[in-house]
Amino acid sequence: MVDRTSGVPAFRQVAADLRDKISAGAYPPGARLPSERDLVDTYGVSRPTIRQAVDALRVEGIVITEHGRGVFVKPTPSIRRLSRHRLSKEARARNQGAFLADAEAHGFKPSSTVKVRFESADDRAAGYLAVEQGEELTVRDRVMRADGAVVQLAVSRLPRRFTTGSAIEQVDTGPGGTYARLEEAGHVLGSYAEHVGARMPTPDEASALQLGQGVPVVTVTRVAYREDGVPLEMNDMVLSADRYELSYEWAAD
Amino acid sequence: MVDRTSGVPAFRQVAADLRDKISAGAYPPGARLPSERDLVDTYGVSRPTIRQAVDALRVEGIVITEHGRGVFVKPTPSIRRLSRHRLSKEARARNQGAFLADAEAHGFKPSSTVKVRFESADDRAAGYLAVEQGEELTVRDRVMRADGAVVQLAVSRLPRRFTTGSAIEQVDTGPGGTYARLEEAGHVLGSYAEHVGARMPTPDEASALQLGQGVPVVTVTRVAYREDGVPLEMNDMVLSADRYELSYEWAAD
DNA sequence: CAGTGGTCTAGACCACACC
DNA sequence: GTGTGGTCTAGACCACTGG
Repeated sequence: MVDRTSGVPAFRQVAADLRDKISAGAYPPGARLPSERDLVDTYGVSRPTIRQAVDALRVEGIVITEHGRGVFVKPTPSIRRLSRHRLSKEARARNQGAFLADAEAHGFKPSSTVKVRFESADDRAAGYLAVEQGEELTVRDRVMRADGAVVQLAVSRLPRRFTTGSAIEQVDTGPGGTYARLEEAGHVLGSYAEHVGARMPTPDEASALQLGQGVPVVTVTRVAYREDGVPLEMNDMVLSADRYELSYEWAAD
Repeated sequence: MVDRTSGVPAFRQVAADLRDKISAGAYPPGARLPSERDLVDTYGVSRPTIRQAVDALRVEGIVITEHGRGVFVKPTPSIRRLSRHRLSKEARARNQGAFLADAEAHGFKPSSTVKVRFESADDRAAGYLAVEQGEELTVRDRVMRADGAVVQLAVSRLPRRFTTGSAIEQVDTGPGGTYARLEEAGHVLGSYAEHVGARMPTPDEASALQLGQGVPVVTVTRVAYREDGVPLEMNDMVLSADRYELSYEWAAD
């Protein structure tokens, strides 16, 4: 039952009580909570109030709701760790690029859909690629799948003057992928930078990545630089935060 | 007006329409949306339905609501970039550790509150620190502020056998911080690893970090290794995703 | 004060899952 | 069918903001 004198909204009291019971183990991962109509009786509030409480737990990512079945404690999914070593030259030599290297290491069956297009550089792209706004870019839109499920969206952008005449402007870039083609054209890779953030997904991303309720996305912008420091490529990646963790290692000093 | 024959729930149609208008610039960042009661007239649905639509935009992080004032398009906050160079020995020599180095670089006034306690290693800590479960750990709980506002929560754990007798078990670790004290005790730092993820905040984190509605947190677990590869410290950090971006750079191959 | 969002009620009907 | 969550209504009162 809720305390109507405390000043704390009823739906928050219900949410807090359910949250406590879940973390205490009264409802273990995968367990079904009592039905919303049962909770109405338990707490003595109306159904919309119960739904408001359940919604709060849903956006926190603690529970998921399944139409016609019930409300369930969200099972903790397994986390796949992506290491920066996925970009080594050795890995490139063996296959078609970073994503396939990861697939091989983890034993899932990769596939991807690619669309190539051209656009002019906006403010942000111009900044990362150190080109003038409006310069023509080659854009590769990729949807990557593991065993059929979409796991990553990636948009790669390169100044078109680095890609004319190469397979980078084709759907299939050939063995070693984009980076191998760049090196063949005399652009030797010198360094990488990755900028990592997180945000809530757009509805499009949520459905494409089959994101669970209350799951943010991790965004990674990778910039590849030539040996002389000239930016060659920027790659905007979007990953499901409950399935991926990014790892970086470096020597002290 | 909503289309009652399309099968798409009314609140989703309203949310999609508002979302489109916002991204088209009809409501620029910071602008106030029409009041919920005006939207009731505009779309011809009840107020709870309008509220459901606004709630959806809120958890997407597109708008914020302010009691008694209105619904506003969320302004895009400035992003602070944290580079891995914040851990260089040079930076340590100058001040009291990683957070203060970052503060100095960005010109804000840092402060932090520290609590020291001891606990036995759980499953996860034992894994990262390569110790037996139950081994005694020194735990430093830090709340970091920039110009008074909480910007980061950090929990640092070290096997206690590396810290007995050192200032690491004191609130004030002295110049150069924990890492400087470890090196003085003969534990020369060899490398770091950071594991980066994201999730929705707990209610405690949301209030401590003064998180906006619909803003996830970025979690970073940093492990510091001795030259011989023995883990010395793990540091669990929680950051507001709309205020921070993490940057990592490395040489190709 | 008027206008705003925040909370809550007591229903109703629908769509989906499972027996 | 029965039970589940999903959606929606037409109100009500409260708490906060700002003139």
